[in-house]
Amino acid sequence: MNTMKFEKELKAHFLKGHELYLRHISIDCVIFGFHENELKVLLLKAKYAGKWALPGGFVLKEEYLDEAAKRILHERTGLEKIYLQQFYTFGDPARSTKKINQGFLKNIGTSTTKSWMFERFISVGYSALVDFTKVQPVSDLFSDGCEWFNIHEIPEMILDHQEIFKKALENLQLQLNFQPVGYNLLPLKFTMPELQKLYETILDRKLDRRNFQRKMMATGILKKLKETKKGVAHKAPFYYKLDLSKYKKALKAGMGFEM
Amino acid sequence: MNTMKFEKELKAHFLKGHELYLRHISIDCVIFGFHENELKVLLLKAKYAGKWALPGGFVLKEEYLDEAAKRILHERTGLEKIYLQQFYTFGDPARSTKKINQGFLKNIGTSTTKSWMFERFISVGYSALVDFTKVQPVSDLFSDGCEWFNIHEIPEMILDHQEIFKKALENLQLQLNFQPVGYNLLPLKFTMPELQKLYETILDRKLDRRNFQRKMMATGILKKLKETKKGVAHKAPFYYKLDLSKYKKALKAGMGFEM
DNA sequence: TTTTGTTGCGTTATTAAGACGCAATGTAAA
DNA sequence: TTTACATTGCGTCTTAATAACGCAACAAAA
Repeated sequence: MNTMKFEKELKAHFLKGHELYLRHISIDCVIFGFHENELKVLLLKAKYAGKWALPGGFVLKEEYLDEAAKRILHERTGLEKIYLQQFYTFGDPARSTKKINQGFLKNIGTSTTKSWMFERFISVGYSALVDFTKVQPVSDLFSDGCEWFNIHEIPEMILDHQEIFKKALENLQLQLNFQPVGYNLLPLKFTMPELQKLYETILDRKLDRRNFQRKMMATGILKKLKETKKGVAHKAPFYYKLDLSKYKKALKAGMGFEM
Repeated sequence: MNTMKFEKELKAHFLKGHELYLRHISIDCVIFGFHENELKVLLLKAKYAGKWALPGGFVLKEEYLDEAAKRILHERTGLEKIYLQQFYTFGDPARSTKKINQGFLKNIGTSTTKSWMFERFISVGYSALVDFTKVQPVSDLFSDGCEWFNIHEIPEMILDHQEIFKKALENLQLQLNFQPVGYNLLPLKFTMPELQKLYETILDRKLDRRNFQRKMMATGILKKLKETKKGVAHKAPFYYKLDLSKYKKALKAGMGFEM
């Protein structure tokens, strides 16, 4: 996008965005990915502020909340089908990007002091689990660049995004204990050690290799493939994949399993 | 409140409420109480609509979400300290009380067609656990009367309040499995059979009396009193109460117990 | 005093979780 | 080609938690 067009779009967003979007409502997404045995989060570099931010956006006047989150995620990752869920809503009265955004406008030569963007926002938090290898991150109007960060090396973030991220992580850890959501973070085919690493990383503790395998197979939603991983030193582990039909049945019956 | 004053207040709310409150944001509360071995929910009778509604309200421009929920709950129940938590945010674009509220205005002789109250609302759901015996329900501007309903005999409700209630109940059931929240629904002193009935009612299944008692005592947060329940046929059960200091310690350590 | 229904504490059986042993496997080094 | 090696896959054993059930003590009513 060239600079002229960008400035025009931005100006329109500040001055006329409230005709499209609901006032006071935003959505922030915590996008988790798993790569090289690390749990990562996708962040955007907020322009001018220098700090980082969670991918976010606004809700169209006639749009479902879930739809809005889906749209935002699609724009940032290019993915169509995403495992996505709402986890909490943040409503600190200090949640306003006024300071950040005023710098913005000054920079593009607008002296507007009034904008829906300067008002207080209630933000609905969504968390997403994506297959790292399938994502092609794209930054938005307000950012220049996006990057994956290890969850233990999160940079300074704007507003209460630190808190939002923390809550999303706690939510993920809690959930992993009772529902097999981990698969969403891996490619279609994965080995047992890979799955275990994922669990160990998210739960932040070691698990016994042999008990882990047994418990995973006991859920009955995994299908062992005949194919083994190639090009690996030492014994080649088998590939597994999610047995979708059994998975759906288990969800209906209310799968209960604990790590 | 006399009729004149009521009409004036209501009119002001429709025409000038947006100067006080955030637009598009509301709060709905699912208030649970336990009485005569039944789990109940406090509902308001929506004026003119004929249907029932969850107690709700709006968020002041400089108010925390949690504060707003607390305020709303205080107004409806008279209680100061309430066990309260956010559980989900509802954002169906059809969430508008336009139809309901237009009947309202017509009835008080105002022909306004524009009001912040007619717009779409995103509603943040809060669930509250209260001591039934301490509550004195008070209805609000939009209702004439409030009543406790058994959770299995919920009347027809406005908008998506049925869905909100359902989600709150699921949330409560899920939580009761892992955290000892039940005490909030009982008086300070309670017997073991009373506590068990509460659990059985919420979880909707029978529990073994003897195993239940053992498990409850194993949490270490109950204190057995020397006093027994009087005036009861057959053997008198002991009273128990929550040991607050141990409860707080357990919360910090991250109490994990399962039903 | 006897009957009755419930409570409180106990025991036993069943199941799940956790800890560990060892042979099988496939690559890399000898 | 053979050997060494780190890892995998399946198995056993131990321990802890859960569920199922027995029975005497108790307080009010008959």
